[in-house]
This record gives sequence, structure tokens and C-alpha cells, in this order.
Amino acid sequence: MKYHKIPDETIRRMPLYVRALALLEQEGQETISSRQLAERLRLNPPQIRKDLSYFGAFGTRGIGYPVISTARRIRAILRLDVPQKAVLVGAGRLGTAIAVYPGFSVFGLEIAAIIDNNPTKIGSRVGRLEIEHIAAAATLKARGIRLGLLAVPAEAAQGCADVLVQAGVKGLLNLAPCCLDVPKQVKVVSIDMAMALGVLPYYV
Amino acid sequence: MKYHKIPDETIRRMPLYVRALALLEQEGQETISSRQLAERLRLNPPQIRKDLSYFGAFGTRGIGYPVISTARRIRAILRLDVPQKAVLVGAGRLGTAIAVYPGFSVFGLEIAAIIDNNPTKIGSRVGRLEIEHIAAAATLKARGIRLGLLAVPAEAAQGCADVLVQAGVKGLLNLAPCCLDVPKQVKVVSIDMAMALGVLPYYV
DNA sequence: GTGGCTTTGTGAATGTGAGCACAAGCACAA
DNA sequence: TTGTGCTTGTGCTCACATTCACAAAGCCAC
Repeated sequence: MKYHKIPDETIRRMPLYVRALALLEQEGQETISSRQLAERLRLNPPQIRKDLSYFGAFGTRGIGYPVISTARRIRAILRLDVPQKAVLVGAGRLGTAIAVYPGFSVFGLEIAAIIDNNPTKIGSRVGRLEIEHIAAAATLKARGIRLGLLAVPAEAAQGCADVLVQAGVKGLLNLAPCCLDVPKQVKVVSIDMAMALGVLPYYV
Repeated sequence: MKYHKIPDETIRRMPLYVRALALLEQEGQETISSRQLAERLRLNPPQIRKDLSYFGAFGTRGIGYPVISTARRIRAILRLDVPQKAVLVGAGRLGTAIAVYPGFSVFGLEIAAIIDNNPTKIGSRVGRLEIEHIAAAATLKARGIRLGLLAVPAEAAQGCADVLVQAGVKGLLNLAPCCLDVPKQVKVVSIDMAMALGVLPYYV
């Protein structure tokens, strides 16, 4: 399949495959067919095959996909083969929950700094990280931090985003219930928990 | 526009409109045009008009949409006009962060119970709620709780989901990084923070 | 080898959503 | 009452995403 633009939806699913393959590797399974993988992830086999084929041939016909090397290739595609560092802004309850969340490491993602604007919190520790003042944003680029997570109230989110963008952050995960204005070369992904919960009553 | 199935994506955006309109009401604005609303939400005006028109005519040509009554009508469509109660499973860091999160109330959503399986936590308070044992799930239906949030480790999520479904919960917001098997009349929405962060390096 | 079984890779078809352009409609002023 | 300006509501078109169906390709047993 050549000269094909890769759908955003495909990219969105790739981390799913990475995590599933990492689990399979742990279980000692060497290969997996699109059917088995689809069963685990509640997807359709052709979708998985198509997704993977966008990046070239991964599998062996009659056998399936090699667990280890496929995981490695997807990680490389997503740039997750090198450790990616992120800064967390907001050391409130949600922020500290995220700071100690162990689920980022499968993807080679690491919360490498925590920033808050509350002077009483500066210097105290969350896990093995020390909470820093917002002025420390200036040092982010030098520390190789290019991703940011916003766990602040909606009113503060835009201001924090501006600071991070200024500091060279290229990707933002926004957990505040608001829109962000950023230069178009900065990618923003938003998670809005209340909105996600808010659609449920419609369906039930 | 008659005999039209309402797109899921439209439903997904509805809470966005509810929140924006609630804010406008607070600001004292009486009507808003699709253009103004689109500017706030970073959407296209025709998309907003189309979304709203799926449910009938809301606006006045030449003027725009009446803030208060439009908000009320959308709430009714989403069944957010009656208070909706939810049970939170998992009183860890993420769980307690969610428990005290004030952002649910715009939608008439309320965390009405917290459940954990850790005996040392039972009885202690988070906000004004007391942490209950998982056995208390049996009382959820009687208390009018039909929604559930899962803030537990991935290994525990399916078990908790089973318990909630058994207890009559009809909608689930899953925050654990895994798939859930539920009867098809139960709606599941999943939020996977690590996955959301994991796609960023690809784009930057 | 060769035949049979399994599974991939992919063009084509189908389904779903977004964006545009414009007619229809309302308010307000003259 | 009529004209002007603005905004909604919506059919149509295009783009994107999912699913299907099947040929191509590898493995294994004999």
C-alpha cells in the first residue's frame, strides 16, 4: 500500500497495539494473528491488518505478526523508541495522581518535571520529583522536555499553555475543560472527563 | 431535517454546547449566534447549526440561539435535566481527585457514592462522602445510581464492571487502560490518558 | 516437492461525518 | 408596508474511516 496518507484514527489506535504487544511479550507469546489481537482489543481483524499495513508489511502469512519486532517498529513510528519527557503543570489532586501513575512507562513516556504556581507547594516532593515554580519553565528545553500535561483549572489553562509553548513544548495533553489557542505546529489533545460522563445518560 | 439518525459525534459535542451556554448565561448574554459560539469552541458555524438542527429548530433567523432555553432543551435531550447520580469505584489518588472535581455539576452529574475494596479505607471520608465497601454495590439501584466511574487498576476493572452491571448500573466511564466486557445495553466510554499522551510524539 | 491450511495485505464498496452554499425566515427601520 | 441586513436550517458534495472479499504467500505434513 503505497502513497497513502495515514488516517488519524489509525495513529490513535497505535498505542493500543503497543500496549497489547508489550503484554503479549511479557506472557512469552512470540507471534499473534490479527484475529487474536482483535479479540483482545474488541476490534475487527481487517482493521488491525489495515492499520499495520499503512507502515509496511509487518506479518507473515499463515503465522501472524511477530510480537517483539512489531512492537519495536510501532514504537519507532510513534517516536516512542526514544524516551519522551513531559512536564506536568498543576500539583493538585489530579496532578499528583498523574505524577505517580505507572501507566506511561509502557510507551517510554516519563513525567520529568512538575510545576505549580502555589508558593507553599514549591520544593515539596511528589514521588521522586520536586515541585518547581512556573519560572522553571525556562529550563524545560535544556532538559529535553517537549511534552506537557495541563492539570490545572480551566481559567489557568490558557496561561499555562502559553508558558509551555514559549518554553519550547511541542505537544500538550489538556485535562482542563476548555479550548486552547496555540501555534499550529503545537499539537493539543484534550481529555474532558465531565463531557465523557455527560453523554452516558443519553445512551442508557 | 426529518428521519435522520443522529450522529454519535453530534452527541459527543452536545455537552460542549451545554457548558458554553451555561457560561454565557452566567455572563448575562441572552442570545448567541452560531458564529460566536463556534469562535469560542473552535468549531465551524455550520457544524453547530447542523448539530442543533438534528433536534429541531432552536434558533431565530437573524438573531441566533436563545441561551437559556437552548441550554435547557439540550439538557433534556441528553437526559441531564434530571440529576444523574454516579458511583465512583476506586478511592486512590485518581479516585479522590475525581470525587472532589467540581466540573460535573454543570451537567447535573453528581458523584453520589464512593466504593473501594481496601478495608483500611472503608468509612473514611472524601469530601462529604464516606467510602463504602464493594458489598454496598447492592444498594446502588435503590439509591437511584445508574452511572459508574472506574478509577481502579486495569487488573481490577473488569471485576468492578461486573459488580456494577450486576447492581443495575447502565453507563460506565472507564479510566483504566483496558477493554471491558459488558452486556450490550450497557454503554461504556473509556478514557486512556497514557494513550492520549502516547500519540503526541508522532505529531511533534 | 506438492497439497492443504492458515493468515496477511489490499483494492473496492460501504458507511459516516464535515463543510459549503444558498434559500428561507425573522427583526427592525423607514 | 416594504426593504435591508443578518442568521438559521439544510440539501449536496467531498473527505475520511470501516468493512468486506479475495488473491498472494508462507508453513507444515507427507
